[in-house]
Amino acid sequence: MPKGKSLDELTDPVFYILVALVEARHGYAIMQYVEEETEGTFKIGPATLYTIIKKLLDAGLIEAEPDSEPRRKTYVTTAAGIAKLKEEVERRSRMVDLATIVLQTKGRKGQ
Amino acid sequence: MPKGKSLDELTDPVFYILVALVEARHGYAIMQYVEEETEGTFKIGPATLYTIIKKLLDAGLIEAEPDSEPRRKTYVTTAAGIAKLKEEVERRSRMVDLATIVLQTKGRKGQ
DNA sequence: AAGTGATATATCATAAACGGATATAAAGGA
DNA sequence: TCCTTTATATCCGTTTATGATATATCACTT
Repeated sequence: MPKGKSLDELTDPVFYILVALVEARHGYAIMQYVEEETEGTFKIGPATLYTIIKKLLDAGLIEAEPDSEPRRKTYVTTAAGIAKLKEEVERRSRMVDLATIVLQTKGRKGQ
Repeated sequence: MPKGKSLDELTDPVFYILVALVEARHGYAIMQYVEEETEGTFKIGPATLYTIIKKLLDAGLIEAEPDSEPRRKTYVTTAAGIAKLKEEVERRSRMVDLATIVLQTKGRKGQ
């Protein structure tokens, strides 16, 4: 049973890291992955990365995995992490849907 | 020309407040609106609310609007705020799409 | 008329999150 | 040999979030 807090809502960097680790990756590869996937829009630096890795390990949402390369540390999202990520995808979907409806309703005020 | 910083990515409370103010509301009504729309899942307290209102005013994403009730202060999202919100909706949509694809791809690993 | 709960705005002070800069070191190429 | 990239890690200042508290008005009950 993991000890960490519940992490009700995931912040953007936490979200991206969990997504990156759906397939096993080491830290540096996470940074590259996020930068590539967002076309350079979103960058995660080492400070943010390793801080969050620690937190996610503690929360049991990711776990370490053996790696042949000795100077690498590879991680992967756990089952709990996948579940949490799915929850968060739904939460964010609802936010997008709400905003979309509100924005579209605004256009036709007088009905 | 507003002075504030660009606010590249919007945090959750900022997002909700901008959505709430697509239709003119006063501070307290924003709190109620967000709590209702999220079925009590997401709550914005006064500290968060008024801190962000100040920042959004400064950034020109919302503006004050006259209100008949003297003890109320009503705000509304500006054109710039609407534009920013639309940007953010797209950004969040892309995040949701990425995660959805990654999660679904994971299921069928061996093709 | 007094009391109570909801309405309404605002700040304080702390906590949590982020992120640039820096450090260290090994690997690969010119 | 030197430089860039890979790779992990922490320091520490800035930003952001938020519970608690304060103040005041309004609506309703007793």
